[in-house]
Amino acid sequence: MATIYDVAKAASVSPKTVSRVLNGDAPVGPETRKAVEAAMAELGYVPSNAARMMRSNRSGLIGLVTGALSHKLEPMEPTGLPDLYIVQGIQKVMADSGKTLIIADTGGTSAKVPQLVRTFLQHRVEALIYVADYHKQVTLDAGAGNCPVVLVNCFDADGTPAIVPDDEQCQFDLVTDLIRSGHERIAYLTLDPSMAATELRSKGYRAALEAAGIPYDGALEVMARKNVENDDGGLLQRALDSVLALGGPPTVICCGNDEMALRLYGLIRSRGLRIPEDVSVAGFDNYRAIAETLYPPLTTVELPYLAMGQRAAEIALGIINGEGEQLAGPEMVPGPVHWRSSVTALNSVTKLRNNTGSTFS
Amino acid sequence: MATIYDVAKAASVSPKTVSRVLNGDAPVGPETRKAVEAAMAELGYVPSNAARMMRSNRSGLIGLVTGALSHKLEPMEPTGLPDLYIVQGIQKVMADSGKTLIIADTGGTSAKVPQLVRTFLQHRVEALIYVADYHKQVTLDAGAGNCPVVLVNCFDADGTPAIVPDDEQCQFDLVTDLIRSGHERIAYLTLDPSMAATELRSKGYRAALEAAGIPYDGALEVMARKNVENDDGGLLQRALDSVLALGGPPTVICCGNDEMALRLYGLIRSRGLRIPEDVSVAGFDNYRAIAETLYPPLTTVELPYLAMGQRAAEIALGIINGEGEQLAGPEMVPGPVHWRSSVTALNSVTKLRNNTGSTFS
DNA sequence: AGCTGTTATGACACCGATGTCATGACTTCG
DNA sequence: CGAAGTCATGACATCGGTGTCATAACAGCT
Repeated sequence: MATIYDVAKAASVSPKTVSRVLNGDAPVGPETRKAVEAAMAELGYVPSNAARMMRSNRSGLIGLVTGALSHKLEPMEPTGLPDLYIVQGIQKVMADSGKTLIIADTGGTSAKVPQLVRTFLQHRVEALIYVADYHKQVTLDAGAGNCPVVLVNCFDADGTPAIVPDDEQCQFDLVTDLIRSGHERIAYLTLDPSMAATELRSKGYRAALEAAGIPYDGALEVMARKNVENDDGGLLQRALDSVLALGGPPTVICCGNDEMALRLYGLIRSRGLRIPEDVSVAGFDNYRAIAETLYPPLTTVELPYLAMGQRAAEIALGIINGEGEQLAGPEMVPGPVHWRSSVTALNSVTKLRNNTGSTFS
Repeated sequence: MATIYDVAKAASVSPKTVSRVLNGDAPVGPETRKAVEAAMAELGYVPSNAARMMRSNRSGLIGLVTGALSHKLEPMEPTGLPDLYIVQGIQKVMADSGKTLIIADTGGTSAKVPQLVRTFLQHRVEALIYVADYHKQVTLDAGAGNCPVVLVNCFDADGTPAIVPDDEQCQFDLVTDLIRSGHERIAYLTLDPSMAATELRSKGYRAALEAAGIPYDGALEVMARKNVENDDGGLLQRALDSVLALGGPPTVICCGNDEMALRLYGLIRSRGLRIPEDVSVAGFDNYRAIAETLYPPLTTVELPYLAMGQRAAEIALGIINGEGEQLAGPEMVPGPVHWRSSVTALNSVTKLRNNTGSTFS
């Protein structure tokens, strides 16, 4: 590979002059410039980032640690594929600001993380971003030294800058929209309560009921999904049975995610009920492959993964550039409700919904 | 950040001795070693890859160009998310061999590619891997110089090493299995014929029929999906109508992908037909979120994206290490049939199927 | 004792850029 | 016309490691 010295020799100038042509940090005579550029093209010269970094101490690299590339292999992930969208958002912002992403995958176990971080530090990454596969608390014993760290889709106990989805607000918005459409008996089939999101969404669900003056009925909120190997959907079936058997059965059933809604469609129909005429269904995640393909299309909430990734990248860049805006702890990002025909309106207020900011598609 | 000189001073040895402790390339006295290791721990020393690279010319970096991070945003991708699995396979192999991936996303347009490649060359990547979002021909005007290039899920006209899925063999295997199960009237609803995969799979379909001595009936092979913005599924509906209306209607319908099969389930049932009692359905892609969640679970073919990624990484490493095995042009990788209950057997030969190597799940 | 070989260590140059400082030519202004 | 300022360029040191070679101490052998 040609070096700056080769170019200098070919153009009969000093290496420093070639450097000036490259960086434009000092005036260069037009004749000389042309000669240097010709020599660079001739030799196919590409400057070495490593050598540059020796002096400037700026690698132009951002380290990204994620499980996004491995966890999807498991038969059925509980949450869609959020981390990929997050990675996408980060990539976009970083590319725009001239940084290059280096990505390492944890392969599912966090045991590898320290070693991955070490590799990144060797490459002198300017920031380290950790992306979790679903909303949870983590402990990053990275020993990242003075390298800035940003967490995405997770948070820790030390007040590290973090970007998380606003599960509570999302569920609140969805349920509030349902109430505006005339629903009052609203069932909620939840995910595994061990997940941070489950509790937050439950809070949103209750808050929306309370805000509308609808009493909370514990029998309508049922756990219907366990994060265990042999969850064959039996829980969901029993949960459905239990809410349908109530004295006041629900007019709409909210699901912990879209995949659960997909299964629910089958279960509801096998009981001879129609969607949405007999019972409405709402999901969570806006997993489009499901939500838009189902018939009728599924009303669901989108967690703003792409935006979270972008925001995290901006925070990281802000820290690198020493600009203020120091986050301490998690920042919550809300997401839109996607209103589709799996939910029917029980009153005529629907026409007012245009004002709520929800997305129709 | 501490340097090797700081460590040397703290341990009262020469920098070179610290280097020897790091690399183990020459004997070091146990006393000295201990002192050096203590100093490194004390200072939180992490060696600089940039400085290392200056001498060794080995960056330890592999450049990966892909659209994987951006193309998924579009409403409905025609092919699942193959490139992600490919990236995953590459990541795994590279991590195991101590290389670090640097990833750039094309953002959908190939216009950015030259610039991305230039950035990679600046970082002195040891190899460049290009991953396409679906099986197609490409022209990579990268100007990668002497940097080895491997293509995945695509191929070019110049005989660049490439790894592609064996669409023809996959479809052949699927149809052959259907025939073994007693099916003879086999419909095939294809994807857009402009895709490389469509033609290859069609060849596999016909070859399987011919191998079994079943005459080819053009009326059973219908294009049912167009890569256009406003494909609302009307094509699929008309395609289904046309094959069901035939004098000899199909006993099984193959789809161009699993998403198409998902829609087909709805269409078939809205006609009052049962799956698989009245008509069997097979998909393509083994898109598990669909194939395993549908009822009944979908028989489908898995394209070996993960394996393709791994293979591509191995090829790249082989070239880097100067080992032989020089690929010229594409290498095709076959994938397994996943046999599930959306296809019923029309004879009792099924029990023999265990010998075919197909996967049951 | 004298020679050879191994072990343990340091001095020094070098990889490929860029920052600092110096230099010569030329312009501008008092 | 001479001082001061700009423009264009080069010499040289430097970043943080590692390869090469030198050196000293000590072992094993004849």
